Amino acid sequence: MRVIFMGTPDFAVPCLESLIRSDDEVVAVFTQPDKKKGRNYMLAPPPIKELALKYGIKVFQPESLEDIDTIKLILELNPDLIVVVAYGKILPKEILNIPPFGCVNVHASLLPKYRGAAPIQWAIINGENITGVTTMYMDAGLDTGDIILKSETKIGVDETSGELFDRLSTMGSKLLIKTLNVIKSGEVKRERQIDKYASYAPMLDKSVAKINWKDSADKINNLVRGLNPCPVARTDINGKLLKIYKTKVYEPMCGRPGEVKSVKPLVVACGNNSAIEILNLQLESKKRMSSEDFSRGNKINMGLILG
RNA sequence: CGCGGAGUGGAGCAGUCCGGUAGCUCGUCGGGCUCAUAACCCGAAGGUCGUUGGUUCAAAUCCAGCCUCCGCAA
Repeated sequence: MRVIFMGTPDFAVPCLESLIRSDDEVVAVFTQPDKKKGRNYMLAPPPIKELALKYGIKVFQPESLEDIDTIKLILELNPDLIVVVAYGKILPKEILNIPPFGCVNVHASLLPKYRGAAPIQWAIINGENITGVTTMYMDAGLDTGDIILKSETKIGVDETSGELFDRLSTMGSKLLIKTLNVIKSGEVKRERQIDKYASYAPMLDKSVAKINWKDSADKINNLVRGLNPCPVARTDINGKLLKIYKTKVYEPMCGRPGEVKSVKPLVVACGNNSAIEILNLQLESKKRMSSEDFSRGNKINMGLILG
């Protein structure tokens, strides 16, 4: 089959790799335009673009898919199927209707739960035990299309978003290939999503990254896991930004939320008489380090209030 | 040329403004105390202060360039 692949970040990379290795022909790759990033506003190409170029596949980076020229372009490419993985743009109906075998999406949750941009992080932040990947036929809604296949996995108690991200992206690539085989065999089953079980996983913004020390230690621990490695849970220490990468729920004790109860180990009081141990952190301008190293050079006193 | 911070023995930091003996908390090694210890006491090793050049009698410290790392913002 002639396949057009649309995707942008690292999560989509294993899927494109699998497609390239498969019998199907990737006739073109669509990805987001390069964006200015980092300290000197360097132009950074999306990971998918780099991979595609490595294999000599044509890359297109249109600003808009609504554009008449873009739609024409896709018509000319004459795809049998379009595969979309974390592309970051909505496909208009005109495009959805082009490929005879439809548009297939790989999504990093067990749909209809966690529709949207950040399903992996939100699953961990909410303390889920199980998640997975789903393939579906795309429709005009946001992750609302009919489900083709699902694959489940347990979330480890200490697992971070980054770790789960890696596992799910591999699972997703396998499920994608399986899905294409099912489609080609002509024995596809479509399962309609039940909207009343649906939930949304919106893009993470800065406000969720700020730790609320009145929350329970458990909740904060989930937040820290869910936001590692990006954008990372954060708090304020003596007016400076402190990123917190790894924590562990500590034995209950009473104290003001955010109060440093112990320096070695570094324990902070949370809401509801719970407490949390900070294992790994980073102060602004400094490197990431263990809390042990941190308290060696930075004079932290008991009773200091974070946040 | 988006804004800002940092580079000092193995680790984390102070010292830099106001140039003049390399400091702190740990770690390592040796010794002591102890039934014992990650605890305590004594001692030792280990640094061309990121790099290049400049100013100076004298530079970690002042000036200029370069390299590397990091936070913000997008």
